[in-house]
Amino acid sequence: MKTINLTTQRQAVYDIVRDAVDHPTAADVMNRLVERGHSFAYGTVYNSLRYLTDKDMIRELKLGETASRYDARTDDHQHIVCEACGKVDEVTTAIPEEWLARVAEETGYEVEGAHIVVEGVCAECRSKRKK
Amino acid sequence: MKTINLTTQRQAVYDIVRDAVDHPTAADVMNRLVERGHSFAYGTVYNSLRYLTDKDMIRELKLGETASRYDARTDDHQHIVCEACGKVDEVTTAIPEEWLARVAEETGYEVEGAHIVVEGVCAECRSKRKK
DNA sequence: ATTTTGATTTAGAATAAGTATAAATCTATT
DNA sequence: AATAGATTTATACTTATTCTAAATCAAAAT
Repeated sequence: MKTINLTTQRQAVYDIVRDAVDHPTAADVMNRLVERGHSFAYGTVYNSLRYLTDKDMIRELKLGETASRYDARTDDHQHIVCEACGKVDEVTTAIPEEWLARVAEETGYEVEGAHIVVEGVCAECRSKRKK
Repeated sequence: MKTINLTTQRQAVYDIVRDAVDHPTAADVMNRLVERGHSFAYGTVYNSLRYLTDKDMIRELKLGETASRYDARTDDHQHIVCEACGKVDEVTTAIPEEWLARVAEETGYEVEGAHIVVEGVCAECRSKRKK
């Protein structure tokens, strides 16, 4: 029961997220749609992002900023944010199962997964800083 | 250079956070202040929470909800959220340094730390569910 | 004791992100 | 062509938070 109905609007939103090299916010998606000659209502963009998220075609990221970001990679992975320039990169090194098991033991929860936002300074910012 | 100037308002806000058994939002803090007979402006509560956060007397938690939560424990620890009831508990099991080192290696970042939100189902919700 | 200065609080307006709603439009099926 | 169902649009609303200007407070200097 997972029929996917990709309307023009949803397809266009999906294309933006998939073509992005960064992790755009809803507002970013809006702007890029305009750049490509589209003009959808805000509600439509939010609806589309939610629809695509529900269908597991994209992922919604809550990285601690006010606005959600979106990612076309839906496999299990985490993110790292540069404290200096705000850039967001992917982290594919998996969380140790062992750690999750210990958390389950500590808390009495049945652990489903974890969202991790690593903080650090990216290579470029580090080299700039040294000057 | 870390003089701490605890005005009546800041002290009262701090007391609320410190006395809380949960992790209150700014709105929760407002309500509890009123319960204790105070009546501060919203701006004051937000200013106080930021002030206390800056002075490392409390911690601001961004757990993926729209509103920030606050925690009087400032030592390094993580949080686990129940997907069923929304309850938030503390996780003190530390994330392995080894994992952070591997993330640094993968991304080229200098890793400073990580914010982790574990998701799961708490013991109470699990037993309710079984019925 | 009074003035000055700087910090803080207040009330309320402003902003940002996102949701809700109702009418209009589109799409597929009868 | 008519109906039903889903989607889009425009716009109003909500929530969380920040900003602003005026009022108040507190400490230091006169």
